[in-house]
Amino acid sequence: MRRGSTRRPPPDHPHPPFLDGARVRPQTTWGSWLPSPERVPRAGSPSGPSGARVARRVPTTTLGRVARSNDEVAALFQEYADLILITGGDPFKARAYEKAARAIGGHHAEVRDLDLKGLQKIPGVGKSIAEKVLEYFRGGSVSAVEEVRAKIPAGVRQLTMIPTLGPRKAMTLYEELHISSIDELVDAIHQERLRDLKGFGPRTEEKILHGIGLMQAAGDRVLVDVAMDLAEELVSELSHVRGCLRCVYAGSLRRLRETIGDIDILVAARDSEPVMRAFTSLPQITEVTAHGDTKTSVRTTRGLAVDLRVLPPDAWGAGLLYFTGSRAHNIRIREIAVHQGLRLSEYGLFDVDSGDLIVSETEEDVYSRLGLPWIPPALREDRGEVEAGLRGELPELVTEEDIRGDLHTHTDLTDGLAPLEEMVAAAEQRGYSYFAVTDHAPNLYMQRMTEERMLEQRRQLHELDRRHRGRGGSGRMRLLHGTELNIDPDGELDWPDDVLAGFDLCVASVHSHFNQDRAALTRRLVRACENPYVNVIGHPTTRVIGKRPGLDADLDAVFAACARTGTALEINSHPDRLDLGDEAILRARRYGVKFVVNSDAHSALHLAHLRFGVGTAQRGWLTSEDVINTWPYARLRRFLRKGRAERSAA
DNA sequence: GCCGTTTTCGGCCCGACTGTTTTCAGTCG
Repeated sequence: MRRGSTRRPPPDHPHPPFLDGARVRPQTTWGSWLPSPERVPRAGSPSGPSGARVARRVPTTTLGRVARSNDEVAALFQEYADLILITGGDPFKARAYEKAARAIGGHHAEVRDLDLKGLQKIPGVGKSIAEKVLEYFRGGSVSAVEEVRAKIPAGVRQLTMIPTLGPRKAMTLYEELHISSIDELVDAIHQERLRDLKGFGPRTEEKILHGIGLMQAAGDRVLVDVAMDLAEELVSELSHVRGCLRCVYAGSLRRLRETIGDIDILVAARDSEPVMRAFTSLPQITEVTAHGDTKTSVRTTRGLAVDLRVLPPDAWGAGLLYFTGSRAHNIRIREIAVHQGLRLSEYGLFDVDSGDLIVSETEEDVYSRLGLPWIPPALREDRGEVEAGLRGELPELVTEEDIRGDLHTHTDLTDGLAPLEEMVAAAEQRGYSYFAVTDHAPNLYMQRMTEERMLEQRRQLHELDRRHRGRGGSGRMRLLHGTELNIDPDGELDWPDDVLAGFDLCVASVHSHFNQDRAALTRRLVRACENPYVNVIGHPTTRVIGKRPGLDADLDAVFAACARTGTALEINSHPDRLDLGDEAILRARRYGVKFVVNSDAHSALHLAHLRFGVGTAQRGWLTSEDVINTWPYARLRRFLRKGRAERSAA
């Protein structure tokens, strides 16, 4: 990632610094963005908007990229797998489709470009599934999927998105009570109509309502990667419109919040009409909800709302500042303007008395005239950034370019998709100086890890490391052999100390028993920190955004233990997790804890998730000094060793 | 439906937890 020397984006940079055009992942989110037939794109279908999108390919640019055909196919097979389970079909068949969906989603080549043989080389894809992929790209649909779709309303699959409600219960609700939407389910529970169903009791009702509550608390928001994918597509397409001088996304997406309510896109143009026209005719747009000279609002095929605003080029900076927000940040800087006899709007900074425009062209101009340095979007939450800016004490935020390596990744030895060599090659391509492979350990029984398998992986990894070192030069990448240990309910780990001592680094994470009481959970995490071989606490709260709240542990006690023992806290970059989140990071950094931004990649493509972890780290005000995987290799190794030596002696 | 140093059939991630049951089904990781 060390592509450039810029420590900070230019003040009016059209994109966040971590916009590298890399693929993120198949669509996954919750709430309003639930599976429904129209949301699974159908290739080549002349009637469907998504089909049109597929037919009308737009060249990928450095600014963004179109959705991969792999994601469409992955979504289709995942839907098929769900429907098989709901209809009581062969669970092994469903699993086969699930596995194929994951493998296709994580496959490096576009499945659209593969023939039968090429498709069958993807692990988990045999003749039958390969033929369905071809059928999909030939005719825009797969007959087997259409058949099962015809039997089950899309809403029944929606029901399975509710935590604790699986395919069997969803089907029972549909068959017995004809329930096929979340609203109908809520009504039925309130009417106590579930009471007569076999397998449903009062606790079930309670849990379902709680699950729905979790989803609704997330509101109509989507995960950041889903919004980012769409925003990058739209920006890429609008950037090609004649008369479009600049085009960026703003709003909470530019601030890299973990969930996004709607997408704001800004265009600088002298004449708004051609841009508006091009926008409303984009294939991703299903409905125009408002249409004017400066603003157009639409709904997209993915259910997300998008606002496009066209600004005169000389008002760009003020407009970008205004539409990036947050609202609270804008209020703070407008107050500063008022105190100086100025008025700030999306059109510029004006003198209140004369009404004269003072500045508006760049964000930096506006901030500067108010006596502030340019404030990175990730900080604009009114969490003290304005005061820090006035004092000249804004942090020099960590950037994706600062990251020298990824310290939490998986291979197909456990639940990853890609073999060791492929992961290492992908890491090298990202320009890393070091890279750790951290497959699961034996206590996650489903992963079937054994000491023998682990040692064999270590042997292969050392061999690869020798090969990389042999190349010499500055491009060489060092490989670290690590593991992701499971912290059991007592805080114990998978392997005895003598085995742990053989690893270059150990990540330790909670994977089960989330409902222990607060004291037990706290003790459990603190014990893991105190283990001399544990270098990193992985996804520390174990939350899944919109689905599972974080552990009810005394996080302050855990942060203090991390600081005391030299254990780093992970910022897990997976968009479902982003764990620690920004607020917890802000708390943790006060203890002097070190952090590590990891992808937790289960395929080579997932390595690119790191951008979201870096965004979260920025929102937590972290500098590269705070983040151990920005450090040079030798310093990192000292951190990993030093902790052990000190704690072993203690 | 996939796959194979357990290979063309017969397994497939396996155990725990929860709530509803009274011996187990469903869900989850």
